[in-house]
Amino acid sequence: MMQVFNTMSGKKEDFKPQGDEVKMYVCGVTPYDDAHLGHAMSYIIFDVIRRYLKYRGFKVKYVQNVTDIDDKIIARANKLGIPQRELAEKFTRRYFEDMRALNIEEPDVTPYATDEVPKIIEMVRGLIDKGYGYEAQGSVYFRVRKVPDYGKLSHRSLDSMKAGIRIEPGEEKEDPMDFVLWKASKPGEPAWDSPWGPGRPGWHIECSAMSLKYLGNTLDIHGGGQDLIFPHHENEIAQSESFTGVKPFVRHWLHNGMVQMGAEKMSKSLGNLITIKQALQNYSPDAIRIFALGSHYRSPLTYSEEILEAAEKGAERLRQSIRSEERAEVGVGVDIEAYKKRFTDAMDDDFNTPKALATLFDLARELNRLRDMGQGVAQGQFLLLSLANVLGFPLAPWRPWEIAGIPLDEELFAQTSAMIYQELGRSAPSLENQNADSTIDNLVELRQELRKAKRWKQADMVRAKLDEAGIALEDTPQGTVWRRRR
RNA sequence: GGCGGCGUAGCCAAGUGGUCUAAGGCACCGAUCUGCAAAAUCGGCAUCGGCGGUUCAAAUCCGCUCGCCGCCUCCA
Repeated sequence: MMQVFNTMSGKKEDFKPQGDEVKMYVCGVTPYDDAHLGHAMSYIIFDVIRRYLKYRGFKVKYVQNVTDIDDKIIARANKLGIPQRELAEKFTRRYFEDMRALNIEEPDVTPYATDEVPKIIEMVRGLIDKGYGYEAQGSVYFRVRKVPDYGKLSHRSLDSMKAGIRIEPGEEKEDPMDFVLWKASKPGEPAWDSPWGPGRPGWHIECSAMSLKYLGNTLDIHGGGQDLIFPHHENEIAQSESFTGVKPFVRHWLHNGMVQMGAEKMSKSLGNLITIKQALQNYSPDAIRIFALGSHYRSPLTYSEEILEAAEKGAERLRQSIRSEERAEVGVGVDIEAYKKRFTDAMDDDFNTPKALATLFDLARELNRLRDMGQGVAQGQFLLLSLANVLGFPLAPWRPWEIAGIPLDEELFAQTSAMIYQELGRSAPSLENQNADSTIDNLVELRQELRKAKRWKQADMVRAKLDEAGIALEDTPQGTVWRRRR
């Protein structure tokens, strides 16, 4: 039985979805800037949870929204002098590029807030009818005092929150804790017609409306970063349960820890962030995944280059062990069931990815050992690959940089080649119609000749020059192979 | 101030009463392999922030203490 930590109860619980299909909703992005490693962590985690559920035999319907209208988008668009829609579309596109690069599976449904205005208006109206919402000067607010169990997710009471609230001047709320369902628009702002005049959805309502529409009154899993617990998710509960009259809105609340920069949380507002695009320039998707999965998802994770470097080395280790080699011999193989059980036991325990990863590393070592002994390891490699896939690792078996989408620098290798031939006092072959790949192949071949002639110094020079250019050579019984070094 | 969490080897990080003289990754040291390397393999490398309790038994429970972080306002 899978155990899952539920923020609501504060403890691990048996995972019990309502039916065969797990209904999963994860809060998406507000696209006004590039996504950063904090987003990467969160979406990798939920990607893994989704993949694991499927591995465990569940069907999963995964919905993740895009909040393409909100104050931040308007503010940023105004600052840049472009339409809000253009800004949102640009960063939505860039967000999905990042997700693809990180091998995060696409949601089954991606609702956009601006497409769901009718559903949102229907919900706001319903909340007013039931006495939970009230209109004030073109905006509609949610009457928090009317929900006796308000605060149950974040474990705080309305009274304890009273201290330290500030009331924005000009707000028309009955209670300072009331939050906006529908926000009247100022002139010039994007607006939709509504029974209360032109306006736009409040921040929390769109998630309620979309999850309700696409997944029904009760979700099995609702996920997001810990920073969303209050007020966002608390308010979602209040709205949704008040509107549908069905409890619970969510059976299992899952929240991931924050990525920290040094001592502080990485966040857009603090501006202390590394974007996913920046990270991908230096590290492979596998490395970023190891970074995210190397500690438990509920713990905070501190970014540092050292950690990413270490993760990259680890990723390389996994890649190396699944790299194919022709072996006639079949060998005794590994205890597939034992590894599967270790992996499953770890993941069943509230998605203990560090433990699951450790299993993969142990398997990798055993495969390497068997291979060193001359045994065929294809079966074990297949197991490693399939378990790694549950954790979402692309683990491209060879030439991983192709996956990262970073091409080899042809100019650099042309220069390297010329330098080497010059050093050897030979005339360089024509590089017409040569790409970096074949240039390197030629140099490797050249070095082989030199080795055969036992001209070690010269052979080593070739290797050293290639190394400088970022290419590592390995002499194996099957011949010399090269790979891009980071 | 309220709520929540953390402190395990040089670094990252599992483990939450006995199988822990503590998993895994990175780094480092030694060995094997190699023309030399690289990769790989083998071996080495911690007593769990501090103090005091509970217990036959604690990293794991309780108390105190020191240090750190998140949320309470937009945020994955």
